[in-house]
Amino acid sequence: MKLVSPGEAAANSNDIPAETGEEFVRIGEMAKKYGVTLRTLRFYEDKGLLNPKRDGSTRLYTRRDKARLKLILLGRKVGFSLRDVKQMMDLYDPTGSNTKQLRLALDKSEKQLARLQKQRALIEDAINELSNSMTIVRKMLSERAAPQASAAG
Amino acid sequence: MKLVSPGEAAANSNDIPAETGEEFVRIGEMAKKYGVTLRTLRFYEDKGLLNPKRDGSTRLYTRRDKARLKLILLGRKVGFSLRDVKQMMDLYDPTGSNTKQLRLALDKSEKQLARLQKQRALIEDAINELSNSMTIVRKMLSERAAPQASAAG
DNA sequence: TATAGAATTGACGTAAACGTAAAAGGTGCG
DNA sequence: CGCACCTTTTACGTTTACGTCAATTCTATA
Repeated sequence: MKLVSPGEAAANSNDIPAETGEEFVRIGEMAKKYGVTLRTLRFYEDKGLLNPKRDGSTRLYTRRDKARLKLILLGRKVGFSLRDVKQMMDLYDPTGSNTKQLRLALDKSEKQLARLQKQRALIEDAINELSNSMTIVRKMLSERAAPQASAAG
Repeated sequence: MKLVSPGEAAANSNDIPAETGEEFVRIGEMAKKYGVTLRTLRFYEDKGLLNPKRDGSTRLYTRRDKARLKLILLGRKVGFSLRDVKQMMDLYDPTGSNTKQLRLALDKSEKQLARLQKQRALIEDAINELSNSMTIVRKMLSERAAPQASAAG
């Protein structure tokens, strides 16, 4: 099993496998590549979201892992919990049509979309309330500025 | 010190103090009135946001406490942390102009408003990404529905 | 007086997604 | 050889705003 040394990988970052069909990266590279921490990758693995191979105790990530990580990050971006992401991923079957998986994903997505829209409404509410309060405070301050210019502590 | 019995208070919910200038309510009423739990009120007190009087060990809330609670709830609604709320409230001085308090509140509000707007942007981003994904998934499902109508598990 | 309904303090639990040591093993390089 | 650097596992810490007992006491009412 041949790996890429840190130096090589840094210089040769065009991911074209020379001859072998598998390209492995260790955790440090993986983390850098996707802007996550080592802790995060180990955490995802601990939660069953990733399953890198091992060379002894060293984790080796393949492009399969990369694809999965991308999905995880997309999921997190749109607000899914890791549990949700796992549920959806667990249904993936490379030999099937994955209809079940897609349906679940769609179902969860609809719910998540609703949550997001509700959140947006709440935030807009908050923005309005806050803006109103600010207007009032500004008025109070300007009224208070005229009467007495000193001892404002 | 005369209090209002639960029965009386329930029946006589028009908050007009008969003769005395002070009206006390206990924690249960206070909670019901503002839609919070007992735990919440105790928690706020523990954090120094409320300071009800005591009759022995029983908490007695006055309208001052009610005013403060209203402010707390407004603060939470617009996304301030309890710490922020406390900082602002701690500056309140009934004998002064409260310029300092108002300035702090305005300052914090501006920052909070910025945060809220950023959040809204993030959520809208998420909504868009999610919608796109959903469109794709729907396509995949519809493509997959035609070829084979059976064994979709 | 018995009993139900409030109230008290204390303290651990929760949720999510990691952060942050700590202690130790492996590896390439000069 | 020895140092620097990467990696490993284990496990407690962080954050916020409470929830949820538990054990006890107080009060009102029938």
